[in-house]
Amino acid sequence: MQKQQNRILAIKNQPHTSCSTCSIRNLALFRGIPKSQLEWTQHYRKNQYTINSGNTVFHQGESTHHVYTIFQGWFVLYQLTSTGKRQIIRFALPGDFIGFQVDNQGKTNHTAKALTDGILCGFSRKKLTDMIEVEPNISKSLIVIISRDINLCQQHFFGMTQKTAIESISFLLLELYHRIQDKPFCDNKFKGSNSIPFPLTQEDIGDATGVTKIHTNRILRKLRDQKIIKCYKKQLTILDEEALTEIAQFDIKMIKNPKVL
Amino acid sequence: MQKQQNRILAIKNQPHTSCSTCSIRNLALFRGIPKSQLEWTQHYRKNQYTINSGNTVFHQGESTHHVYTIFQGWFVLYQLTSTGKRQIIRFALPGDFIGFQVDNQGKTNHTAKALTDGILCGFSRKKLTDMIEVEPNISKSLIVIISRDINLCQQHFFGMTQKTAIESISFLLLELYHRIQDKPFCDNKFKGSNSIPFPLTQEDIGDATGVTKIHTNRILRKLRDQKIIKCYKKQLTILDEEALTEIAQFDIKMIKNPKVL
DNA sequence: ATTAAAAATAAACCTATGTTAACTTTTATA
DNA sequence: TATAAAAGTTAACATAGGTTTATTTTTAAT
Repeated sequence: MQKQQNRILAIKNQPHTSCSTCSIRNLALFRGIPKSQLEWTQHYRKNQYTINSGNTVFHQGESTHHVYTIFQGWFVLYQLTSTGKRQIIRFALPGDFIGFQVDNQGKTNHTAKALTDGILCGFSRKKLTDMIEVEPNISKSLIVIISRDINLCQQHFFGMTQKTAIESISFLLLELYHRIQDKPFCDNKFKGSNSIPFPLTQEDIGDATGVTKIHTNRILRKLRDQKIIKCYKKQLTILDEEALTEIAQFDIKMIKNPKVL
Repeated sequence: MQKQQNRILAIKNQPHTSCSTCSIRNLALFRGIPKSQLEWTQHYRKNQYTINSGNTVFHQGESTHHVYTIFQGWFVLYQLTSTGKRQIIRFALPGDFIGFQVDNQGKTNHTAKALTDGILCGFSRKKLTDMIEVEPNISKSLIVIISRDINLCQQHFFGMTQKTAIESISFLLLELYHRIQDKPFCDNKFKGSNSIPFPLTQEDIGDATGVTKIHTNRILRKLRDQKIIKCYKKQLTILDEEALTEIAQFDIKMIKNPKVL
């Protein structure tokens, strides 16, 4: 992790990576755009930004005129309750689209914070609307992306009411494992292994699953004692995927891009 | 309620209502379509269907080739757990769009059931895709609709982890009240009153909020004893909206159509 | 009008998870 | 390398809401 800088969002003037050679493009908004048109669509991309771990992309209640595709890094989206508790809505990874969801006044209902150093590709919301007018592939891509998010939200919602703490936590671990392992943005040293980089604290896991950090600790210890996972030094290893999948009632179908169109 | 018929989904050959004179059009998919083009878009509508209370539109795990706009009636969307419990994802009302959400194999992850007699406008998924190709207004409408659903899902998710049973249940009651009261499809006898038609059982409320029906009963009695609501004979009356809003931490912004585009 | 099924109500008891309050280990920074 | 802050760990105790079982009321069907 780099030395913490106090800029909330630093503009990186150069060199910008190019959409046409982007390693994660087919995970993201420009998936399905013919190569011949990428130069044109790239003009809609406003800028690339770097952000340091711990800094905030946008705050709950803000009017946002930008939306972002994550190029690099882990981000967390959350709401704060009136009593100061934090509900994590989801973790966002490379290829994910953030900042799009707002209320009927155009204000975000959540905060987005970098959990690691990261890079974001920014678009103005206005230009996104323009693109939808002229490029149906963008509409389709956007519809698929937010449909995936709604499926994930439903799964977590489902977990919350129907699952015990150990089941919810296991589900989250497997979900993140499958969203990262073997993806183009996954560090080579993890490729083909049963490990992923894992910057979450136990409190993060708890806030995402609706469990206190104390109880999260009990659960993780149990999973560790049973030799199902190993989790330390910002790295998660799945030792017994079958057992974890069973506990979590995890089904990979539920987290992949849905075939809505 | 009509006499129960055993047809799962009855095709109503005539007379079909027309999109151009539809009373709920601006709540639904064809919102924002210029009147001049409605005759054209209407050709994409496959059929109108009637359905009787208790019957199922589609089942969890089915491949669905149709999506529907609700023209009339209450519907419930739910998933069943391996242990036979039911998690209600949401209640769908006139103007709402159902059947669109599927997994990566094109199968629904939930069941849709009519809670009252109803009427559905059907579209083939294939034709919906065609419409997106040629009519950006359809894309925009769809994006707004599913964004509204994702906001609602997040609110329920939030409620589930951060709220007590009385808070979640109060939220649900207010949400439904505000989605119905004074809307074009709301029966005239309720217009301007503090009541709405309410076909849900206590078990439905419980399955939507993750509370057992026993505890739901305790909570509703408490709200009744405190003269905050009245709920019987398929009718809900909000006696003290201010108190209920306070308990629910309800904010109408969260359930209105978001300004995503 | 009668009957059967579904929904609502109630009480007693139980448990998963929350709360509080230490203490220990790891990580970041001076 | 020392120091402070953050994260993880543990134990004792508290409670919201679940479970079970039964009874009453309402609704639907004959």
